[in-house]
Amino acid sequence: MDDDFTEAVLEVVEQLPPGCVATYGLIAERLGRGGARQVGRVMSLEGHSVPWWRVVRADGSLPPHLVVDAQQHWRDEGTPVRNGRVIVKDALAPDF
DNA sequence: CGTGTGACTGGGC
DNA sequence: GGCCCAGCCACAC
Repeated sequence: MDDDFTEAVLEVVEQLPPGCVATYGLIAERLGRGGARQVGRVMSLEGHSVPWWRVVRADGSLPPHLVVDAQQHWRDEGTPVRNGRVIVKDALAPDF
């Protein structure tokens, strides 16, 4: 991992407690750099090694190809979900 | 160096 | 609730 930004994003995601989530934009603001899209780019590249299902969009949804797998993890961890979307206001990690 | 693109977001209809 | 659009930032061509 040579890029600080990439490392920082993965760090935050790994620290998200089970049953909790964070949004792309929130993570980007916490890092104070780049933007929501940059966080998304990192997830597409290195997200495979972190609990990516705990990172969702501002509206609590996720792209179709990921929602399928994510739903199973959410149900397994007891993450508040409704209609295939996480209830961000309830599942948002305590640190945020 | 200009253009297109994406695991995004907020505002408007 | 949904869809569409403009703004956003880094990266590949």
